[in-house]
Amino acid sequence: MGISERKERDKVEMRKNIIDAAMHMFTHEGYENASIRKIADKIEYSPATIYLYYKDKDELLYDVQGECFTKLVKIFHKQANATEPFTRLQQIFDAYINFGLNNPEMYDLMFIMKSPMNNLEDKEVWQNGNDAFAHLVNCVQDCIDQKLIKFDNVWLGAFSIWGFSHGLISLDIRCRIKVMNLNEAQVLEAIHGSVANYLNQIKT
Amino acid sequence: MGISERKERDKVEMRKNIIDAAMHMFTHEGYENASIRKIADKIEYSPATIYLYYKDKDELLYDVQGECFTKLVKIFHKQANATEPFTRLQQIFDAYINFGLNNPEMYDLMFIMKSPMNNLEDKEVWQNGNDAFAHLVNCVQDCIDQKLIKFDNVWLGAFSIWGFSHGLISLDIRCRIKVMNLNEAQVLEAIHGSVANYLNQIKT
DNA sequence: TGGTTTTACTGAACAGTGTTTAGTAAATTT
DNA sequence: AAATTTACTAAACACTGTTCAGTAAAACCA
Repeated sequence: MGISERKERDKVEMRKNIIDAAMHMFTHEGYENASIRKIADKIEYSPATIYLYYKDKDELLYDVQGECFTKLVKIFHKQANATEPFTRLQQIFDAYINFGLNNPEMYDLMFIMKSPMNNLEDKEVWQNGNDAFAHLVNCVQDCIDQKLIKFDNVWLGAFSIWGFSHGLISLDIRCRIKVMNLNEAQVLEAIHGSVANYLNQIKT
Repeated sequence: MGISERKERDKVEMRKNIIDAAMHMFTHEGYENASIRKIADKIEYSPATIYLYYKDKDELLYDVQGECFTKLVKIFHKQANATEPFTRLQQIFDAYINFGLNNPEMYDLMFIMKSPMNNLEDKEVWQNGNDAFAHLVNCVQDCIDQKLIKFDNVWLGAFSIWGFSHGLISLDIRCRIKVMNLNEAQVLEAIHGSVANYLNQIKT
């Protein structure tokens, strides 16, 4: 009976449909306007139908977040592939910062909003986050091996670098920089200047 | 006529009342449970009354945020007053990080949530943020004057330090660290370890 | 094939949110 | 004492996430 297989495919397709609609809503109209009702409207189903595929909005947002991570990891592969470890570290930095500044809604969902993380039970691991983080960890490992940066603990080094870049991006996304009496160009200058400075400071 | 003066005092007192109720709700029940209706309930007025004193929730949250900044600035004065600049920088770091970790709801309102910033018109300056930031700027200025840290631009140095600490705190508050397969103690270790590392890296 | 069960879906409701408005009683002014 | 202004509220509006009873179609079984 290929029926149950087809049904399984249909189920997966429907979930993909919902995710895509949510993602579109999210990136084009902003989070505020991405309600279950509007997502349902977009795929031409009733709002209640979404709850046949997702137990709640948090669970759906977790899947949308997953899509965002796929995009980020692709960018890492394309834009951060130098063999020289420190150059690759710079590329990762650039790619991450630019991803955040150019896709604030996605970045928000991935690293700022609480909602999608509610889906993770305690002691459960954040697979998407860890996978993306692994790129940075590998790079930092190579840098440390060749004594290119002032870190001895790999994980702590990667975490510090992540923390630093996240701080800059999230301050920008959540409107804490421009209100310091800076215009748009000065904000970008501040962020990129900080990164350049930091790379110099951690370089051996 | 003392009447208009008394009315002015009453108005100020009422706003203080509302702010206090909101702050209490916020820190004790969390942001999710701090609705206008519940705040109104707490001060025993109708929800509509709040709109006679604040044009919307964002404006109220901006005032609550102001209270939070008063607390943070007080902490800076008490806990970061060493005369030796680099020691003072360490104290500011510690005070800021601890404030964030111990008062996640306040920190959220001050540096993560979008809502209170909606109140600021474009090109308007964020007074509270700038005042608190000034403490860091002064300290960084002293450090640079005495050639204690690897920065030449004062503002950029202070901004970098702020960004770094904010990154760590906000990743924690928005649940992005513990899901990396870390227990509570390891999270704290990671944060404080990163700070210690960073201070070493920027030290001349 | 016909009858039964399962599946996929929806309309309507519930309980909550921020916010507005019309109406009212009290305080103030004339 | 009458007129006006002030301070406040009940009720509604337009949303939100979510649940549940009901329904038509698909699948299964005899």
